[in-house]
Amino acid sequence: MSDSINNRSKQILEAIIEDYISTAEPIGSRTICSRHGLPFSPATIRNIMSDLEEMGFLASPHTSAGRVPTEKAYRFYVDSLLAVGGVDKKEREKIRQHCTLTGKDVDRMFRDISRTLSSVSRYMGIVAAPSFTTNIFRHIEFINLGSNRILAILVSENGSVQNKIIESDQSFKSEELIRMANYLNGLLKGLSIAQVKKRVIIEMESDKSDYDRLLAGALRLSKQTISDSESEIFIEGQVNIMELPEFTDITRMKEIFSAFEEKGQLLSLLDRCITAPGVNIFIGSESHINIMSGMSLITSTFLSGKNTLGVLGVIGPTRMGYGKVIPIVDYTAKMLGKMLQSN
Amino acid sequence: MSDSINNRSKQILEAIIEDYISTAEPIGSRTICSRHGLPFSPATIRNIMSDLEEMGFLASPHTSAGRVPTEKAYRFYVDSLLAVGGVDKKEREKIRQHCTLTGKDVDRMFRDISRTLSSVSRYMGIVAAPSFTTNIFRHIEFINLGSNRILAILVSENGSVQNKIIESDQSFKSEELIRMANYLNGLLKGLSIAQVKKRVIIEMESDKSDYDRLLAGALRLSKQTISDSESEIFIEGQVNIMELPEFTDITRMKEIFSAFEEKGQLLSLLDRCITAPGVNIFIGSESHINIMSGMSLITSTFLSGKNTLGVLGVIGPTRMGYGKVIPIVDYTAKMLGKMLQSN
DNA sequence: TTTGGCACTCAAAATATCAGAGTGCTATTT
DNA sequence: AAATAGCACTCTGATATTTTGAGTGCCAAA
Repeated sequence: MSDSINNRSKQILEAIIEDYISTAEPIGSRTICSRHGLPFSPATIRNIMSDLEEMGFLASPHTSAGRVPTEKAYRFYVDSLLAVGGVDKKEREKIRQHCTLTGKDVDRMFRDISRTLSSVSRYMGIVAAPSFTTNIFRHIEFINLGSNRILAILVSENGSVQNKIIESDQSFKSEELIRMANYLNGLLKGLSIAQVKKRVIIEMESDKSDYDRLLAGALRLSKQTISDSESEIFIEGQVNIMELPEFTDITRMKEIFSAFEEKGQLLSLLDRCITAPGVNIFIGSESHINIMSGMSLITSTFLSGKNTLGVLGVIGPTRMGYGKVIPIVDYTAKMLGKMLQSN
Repeated sequence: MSDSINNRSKQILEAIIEDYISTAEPIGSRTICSRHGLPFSPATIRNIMSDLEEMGFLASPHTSAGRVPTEKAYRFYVDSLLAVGGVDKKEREKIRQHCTLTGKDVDRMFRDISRTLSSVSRYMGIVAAPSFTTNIFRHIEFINLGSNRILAILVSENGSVQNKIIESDQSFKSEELIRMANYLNGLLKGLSIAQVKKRVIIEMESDKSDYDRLLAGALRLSKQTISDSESEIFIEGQVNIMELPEFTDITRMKEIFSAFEEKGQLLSLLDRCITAPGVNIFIGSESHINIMSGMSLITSTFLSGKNTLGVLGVIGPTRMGYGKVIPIVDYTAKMLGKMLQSN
């Protein structure tokens, strides 16, 4: 038996993976023989399976169960075997429908998209815009709430709005706040948030701010406004994964849900994705996050023009329907990008 | 045996309920006798339990299991038996800590509170601000996003911000948008959102708007901005209820989670609460929502000054620790109200 | 090299057994 | 008359046992 994977082995491996994806049950030689019209007898298939196991593509839960694909197998599958399909019409329609901003805010749209991803894929949808920093500053606004509290509203080029209530040690009149905002809007317009941060610091250190109380105040407020605020992750469709047979174990379930309530680990993973353009696939332990063992993540960055704005994707079991999900994620990211660009 | 509930029966009923709350297991006559120092023999207790069952306070899952409190029993318990305690110091501290607006937006605070409620009660926390309509208008602002899209930002008296992207059939210059906002701010300041709605309609029907393009446009935009947007419900700590023995059944679990993803039914229930001031308790089917069977909801409205702003509460199993949770909900609502008032 | 046959394995399902917690009833005590 | 001890009976949940069947590995034949 040759060490390289020959054509026949590939066929069989593919058959096993696909069967396992749809049934979640270990596949035996007979089953495979009957379900797919392969021209080999069960005995032959057994031999091949034995080889595949040796090569690390298959594993057997125990001696007399069928075999189950390993992570290596899935990896091989998505890299070499899988023919990624398109997204079918109904689903495209549905995705497009939810990629609209009219009548909602950006956050709401992200949540909608996440929900759509989950309902189309039947797994969990995820949308994150972790680094607000690449966003372009458009507008800042201060509103007096009384008792030294100021509501700061920060609008970025793509229409997303962040607001934050800040406590100021000195009080400003409403007109003063307007003038401060005007000043900042002139100063910062068109800069990325990252640049804004730098610029604010530079201005604060300049002489001007020593003389002008308002100017100094404005800079101080803007600094507080811009300071990192936790980025949101929208995870939707958690119920979907409760239906999967691999998660019947309630403690496992709980672990996963806890991790998703935390979001921290997930965020770091998504941050890694944001630097890699296009579609990314993490199979099981490839994500190096132990909570993700047994689960796969398919992501894609979405852009507004040339700026990477965030990451979206689908989380499911390792035996997920890659062929269907990959194009869904890809398509959704592109639609969302198109949407965001057109402001 | 008298038909009214005598003192002895009360004692025993209380003991059973409290035992069941902490163990979730049917209580037998012997258990109750040993665990609490009641001066009756098991046989006596059996007789009494039999009576209590007849009266509808207890039920037996089957002949040789112990007995379980019915909804009627819980209702009687919270109405007549329960001595509501206070909130202990650590928890008060924790709640107070999260009742702060500094550095976050109102939504974020609501989510924080919900999370706090869940972590303090060990059940699920819920916060909803269903009718934005009682809020007081403070400020509106339009920002041009290009290609006839306008970002509308609506700020209400308590500092909550709603933003919405609206599509306009005619395009406005940025200065025009500012003038429009100024006009509206003058016109609407201090009105409740409900009043704002009426006022806008009246103004639209007046002659003025026929002559002034901007004025008419402003009214049109404001109408779109104010149009009801889905109100958010923040439900946190869903993992907590996965730990409870009554929800080991995965299908039940799934039902509940689906219902909470939907939020619709829950919202209508909370809407009902908002009219009733103070603490409300719904035990099991009392909420008339079938998904809530086996679950109880404790809510309290929270106010900003005199205006009811929303509802918060805790969702748990019917056998929840009412004595602990009720004061928690009460205290949290009051703290939140205090917080919101002080702008 | 492929295939049919066969003994062997192992988990999951079905069945049987058992212990224990609980009840209801009756007779007895207070 | 109310409270209690005693006792037979019931039912579930836990544990042990058996059965079943899908699957493997290997050998010998095609």
